[in-house]
Amino acid sequence: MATMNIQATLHTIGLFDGADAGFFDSMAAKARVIEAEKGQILFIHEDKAESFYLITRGWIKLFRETLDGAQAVVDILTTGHLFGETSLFQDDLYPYSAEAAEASQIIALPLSVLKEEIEKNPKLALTMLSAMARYRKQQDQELEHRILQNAPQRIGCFLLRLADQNKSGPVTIHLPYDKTLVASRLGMQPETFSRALGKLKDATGITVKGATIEMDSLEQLSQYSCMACSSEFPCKDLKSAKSV
Amino acid sequence: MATMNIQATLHTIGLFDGADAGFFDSMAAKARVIEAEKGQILFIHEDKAESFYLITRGWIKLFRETLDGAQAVVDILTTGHLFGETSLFQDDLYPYSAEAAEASQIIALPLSVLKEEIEKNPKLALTMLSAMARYRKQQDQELEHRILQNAPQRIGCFLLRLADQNKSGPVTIHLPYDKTLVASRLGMQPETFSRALGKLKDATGITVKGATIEMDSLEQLSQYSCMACSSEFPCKDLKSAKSV
DNA sequence: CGAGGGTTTGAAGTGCATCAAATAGTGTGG
DNA sequence: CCACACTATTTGATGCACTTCAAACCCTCG
Repeated sequence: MATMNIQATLHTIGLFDGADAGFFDSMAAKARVIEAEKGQILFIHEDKAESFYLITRGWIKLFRETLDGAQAVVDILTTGHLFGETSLFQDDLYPYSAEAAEASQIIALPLSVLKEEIEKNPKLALTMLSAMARYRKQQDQELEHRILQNAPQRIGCFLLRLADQNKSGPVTIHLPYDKTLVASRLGMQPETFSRALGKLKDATGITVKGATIEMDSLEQLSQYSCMACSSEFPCKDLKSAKSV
Repeated sequence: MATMNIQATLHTIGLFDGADAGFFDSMAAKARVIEAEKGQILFIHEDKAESFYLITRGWIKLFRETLDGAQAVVDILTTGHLFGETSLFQDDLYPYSAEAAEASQIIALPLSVLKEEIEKNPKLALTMLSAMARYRKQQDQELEHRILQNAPQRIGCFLLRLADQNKSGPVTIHLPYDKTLVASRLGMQPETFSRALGKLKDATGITVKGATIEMDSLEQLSQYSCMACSSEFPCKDLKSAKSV
């Protein structure tokens, strides 16, 4: 798909529901498709923000770095997710850095056009508010998990959110990216991840084969992980917070 | 001030800039002043949200609790701060519990009136968006601090945000509430707080006497704490995020 | 003065990080 | 199809930071 239909892609973004045709026109006109190779940096924390991004293929890692070199992974997003759009209300500076975790395709879109549309279209402003609220809830949850859950519990919680939580009976889950990256996403070292996954296996009876994890039912996991969380088990809504 | 002027108080809230007179009227008409004693619970996580709150005196602790009893303090707010207002876009459920950390006075305001106003007044929606974005940045920062800063650094960072960061020369800081509460706010045990404050003293040369902390200049602290943070030293904007 | 909360100090335990090294997996060129 | 190179993952040993449990200390206030 060398020449993808950008307009059609833009119409799939929930955030843009209720925007008018002119908006999609100028958005598409100024859109820029980027083929990013693994490790490519898209922007750096506190860069001046002129674009926001839609992922159309691959995985993008959002992170921050301290003066002394430590790194905190904010999130790892894939196809259909937006990022960088909240800079609109944030001094126009990116609140994190973005790097392609693998070869990826993304579309850069102008923040200016989005800003205009939000200012003149109340519907969009409301949609954006909901999106921000959802994102906020997600962040709250993330913070809580880092504080209250130990390493094995965080892994269990991560797996639960990869699965269809309404399904009962046997479940198979595939890790979406390599274990080192999952570890960083969960705020732990690869070695800790490996050992913690072992503990989780012992504690819940799940089966681990490479990147594939199987269990008789999700309950094994939820009982173990959700114990140390303030939300009750089906917490699916957190995962589906796309395009925020 | 047994009979405070609620309307006047409402006009001081930045979030309401640009709302019309009718809004303030119905807001004030349905407002309810609450005298909360220390330890009083205002609402519980996932309660149905019908009000949001403005603090007019005292300190309010926002927190979540897990099934197994552990507690994560989200924030501790004082006079002039709003809380509970983002439930508007969140299934109408409170995202945390709220408790008076000491005897406090707060005003309960109807979410319904705010919702109506936001839907018909684009200006308010935009203000709310900015507020949410600011809050989000604050949360991002919080998460990062918990991950990348150790206990003494987190205390140093907390002190920096209590001070006027533009001031050079000697500085005196008073802890706003008791040390146990500060500890929980920073996600550590009281014992850890005590020992970490000792380490901070040794490392930076600050002077600690009870709840009073003195130093020759803020630089001593910023050098020590901001090393493990992705933001540069004057990070004042985070503290001033009132009324979000 | 004495009770009770807040604060500090000591001793021991836990969880995760770090450093080091072995092992498993994957893609490459021969 | 095999051997090599390189990376991902696991395992072991050790250290540090924070927690936990216990007890002392301090300060305020009745």
